[in-house]
Amino acid sequence: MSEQNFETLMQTAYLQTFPTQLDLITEGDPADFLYVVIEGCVELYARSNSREATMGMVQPVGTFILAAVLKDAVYLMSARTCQKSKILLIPSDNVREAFQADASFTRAIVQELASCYRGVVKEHKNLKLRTAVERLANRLLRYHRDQGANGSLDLPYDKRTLASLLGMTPENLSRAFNTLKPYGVDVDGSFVRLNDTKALETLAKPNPLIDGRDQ
Amino acid sequence: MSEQNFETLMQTAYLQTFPTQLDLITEGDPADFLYVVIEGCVELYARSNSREATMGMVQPVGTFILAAVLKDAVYLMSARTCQKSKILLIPSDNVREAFQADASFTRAIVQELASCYRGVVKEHKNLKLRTAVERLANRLLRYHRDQGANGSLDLPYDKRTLASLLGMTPENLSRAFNTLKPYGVDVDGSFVRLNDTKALETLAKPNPLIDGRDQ
DNA sequence: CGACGATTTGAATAGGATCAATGGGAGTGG
DNA sequence: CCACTCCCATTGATCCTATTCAAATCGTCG
Repeated sequence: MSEQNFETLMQTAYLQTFPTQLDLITEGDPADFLYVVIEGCVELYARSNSREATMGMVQPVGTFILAAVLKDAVYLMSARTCQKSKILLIPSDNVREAFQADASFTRAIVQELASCYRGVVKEHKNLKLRTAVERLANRLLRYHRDQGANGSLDLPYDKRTLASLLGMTPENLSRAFNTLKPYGVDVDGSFVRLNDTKALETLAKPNPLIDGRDQ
Repeated sequence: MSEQNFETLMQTAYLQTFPTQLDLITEGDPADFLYVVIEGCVELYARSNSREATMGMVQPVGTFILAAVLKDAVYLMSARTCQKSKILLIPSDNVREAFQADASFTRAIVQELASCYRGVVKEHKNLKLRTAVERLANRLLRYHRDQGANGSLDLPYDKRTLASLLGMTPENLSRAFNTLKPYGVDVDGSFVRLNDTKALETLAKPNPLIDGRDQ
């Protein structure tokens, strides 16, 4: 977008640092701000009845609840930091203003929104088409790839969060790791060694239309 | 959008009628067209390993695979008609062109995309936060509301499709209907009578952030 | 060292899936 | 108009996956 429009927009924004485990937004509230994660990590989650589920994780540089802002609607998800995080808050009104005023910004927003959409669709396919063990296996392969594919990886979140993200209980995640041991998966805390990626891939059957970085 | 831009765009489009159960697109293919359902009904589904899952249903007037078109990427879902359907096909290039050229069109597209996004998020919450019986109960209440809330409703698709949409097997759907019988749910083919919506709502605990028409 | 939370393990249960078999229309052809 | 066939839906039985509840273990931080 134009330098000038960018400056105007940024003057309305707040850059804040939040401690870990702080609630940023609650589902059902009106979308007052667009959030951009600059540093740290944010967990998107949802509640219903008395259950809670992690919907996704946002890492730098990523936005969340863009759709609610554009539609001037209420948030569908809650969000909380899962690390000390630096976050940019842009008032919704100003986002929509810039959206009207600057065609380049519009295009960028649409690309981001389309990417978010495809991300959720992939997550939904993941959940509907795979068992818990398959989801874990594919997730490990993804982290492995994203961290350089050197035979080991670090789990980016604690196991409780990872379990919820994968749609299972912590107990079940623990058992899923045991199930994967014969496929060369050795776990030590948050450090995971993949001793037989071939075997793991045979089990996981990764699919670029679910696990792909983008496209 | 402007009358003129609309005419230009429509001149590139094809309006076609397809028979039922015809495959329109296949996941993984490049997004050559944007699809708009004018009449009939289209099922979005996905495959992986040897499993298949219904991802959503599109009814008039609705679009599908908008995100793939805007990103010039491959389809993440397949689509097939589930009735004889009249469908508008607009070449992706022309959609993107109009998207650049006409600000009103851009806004409309963004609203549609944001709505689709929120739709998938709701579906995802539905699946992660509810049991199969709860999903069925809430779906029945939704159809009931959308069809006038007069104590009965018609299932809009066959039960096999409904089951897949709700993330269960046909057998399990059949049993879920039996589970709901004590809550006043009487099924006769595709006709369903709700004799005790209060009781059904107590069980279903509908949530506007999952089942809401929009917002 | 002690306490707390996170993780793991075990046992029992529940929810759903699978396999097999039966019933029930809708459509077809005689 | 009726018999036949096919596919969908239902039911039963069993198996498997995943959740729940309980307890033990591990690690980390004061």
